[in-house]
Amino acid sequence: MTEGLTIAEAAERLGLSTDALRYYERDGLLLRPVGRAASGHRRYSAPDLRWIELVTRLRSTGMTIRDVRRYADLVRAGDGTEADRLELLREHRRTVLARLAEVQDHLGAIDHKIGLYTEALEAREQGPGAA
Amino acid sequence: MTEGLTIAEAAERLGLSTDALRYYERDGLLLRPVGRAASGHRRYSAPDLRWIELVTRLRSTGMTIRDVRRYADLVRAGDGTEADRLELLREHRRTVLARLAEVQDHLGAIDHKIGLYTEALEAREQGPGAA
DNA sequence: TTGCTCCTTGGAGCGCGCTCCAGGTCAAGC
DNA sequence: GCTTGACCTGGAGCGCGCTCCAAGGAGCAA
Repeated sequence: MTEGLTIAEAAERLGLSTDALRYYERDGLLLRPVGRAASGHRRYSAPDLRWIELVTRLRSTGMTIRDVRRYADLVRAGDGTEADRLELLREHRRTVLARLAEVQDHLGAIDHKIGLYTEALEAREQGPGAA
Repeated sequence: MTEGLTIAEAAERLGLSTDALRYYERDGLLLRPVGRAASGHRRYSAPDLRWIELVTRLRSTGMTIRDVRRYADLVRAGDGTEADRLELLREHRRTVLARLAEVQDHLGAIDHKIGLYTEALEAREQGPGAA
């Protein structure tokens, strides 16, 4: 009863490519190498999937591969690293919030431009003669 | 009275590097080549700066160089491309909003994790004997 | 046995967006 | 006249994050 998903199944479920999964493992982003079936093929367990899901959350909020690895290193080191992990996450949070604010600000300006184009085009559609 | 900022001044004001400014120009992101002083040095006019400011807004909301160039191409083409420009901006807006929502969702999960670590560390600080 | 699919590894390659560099010009100051 | 510094050009290089490839193995069906 050696359970677990194949790399293709794990990739599908996580929304990653199989190449990315192997790359993450090689690059030290996982807590430990994923288990193998007798054939040598990878088998992803539920804890593997949960961890990789966190990795994708960190990645998709803009954390670099390097920093995800730093975080994984801390978790791997075990007890006593909790304060460091927390600080890393908090620092990331600050970065993400700043980035969000910046994007929202710029998007506001772009929205304004969209409004101007929209008005101009609507005026044209109604014809120059419309009051 | 040939006015305009030097490339270093423009870079400073726009928060870009001089290399990036030259790269944008070479790559067709500007509406036209920036003017030159008699010495051959670039001089950035107010309209140049306004346009590049828009470029940085598009860039920093995640628009690719390629798409900024497409937008610049449309503006350069002049009258009759307004609908296309609008559609490009609206499409970008949709992309940015989707991305913002995704990041906020992931950030929520990370916040939750921060909360867990914080609680655990606070409990530890107060000592295991605290009721 | 052949063929097919899915997996393995190590390593090369790639698209993006700059960034850096070499070699040269020009203007100003000493 | 000479040095300094800002700028010029074309092109190479780089860090990131994958992505792709070649060569090979295991399992299963016809």
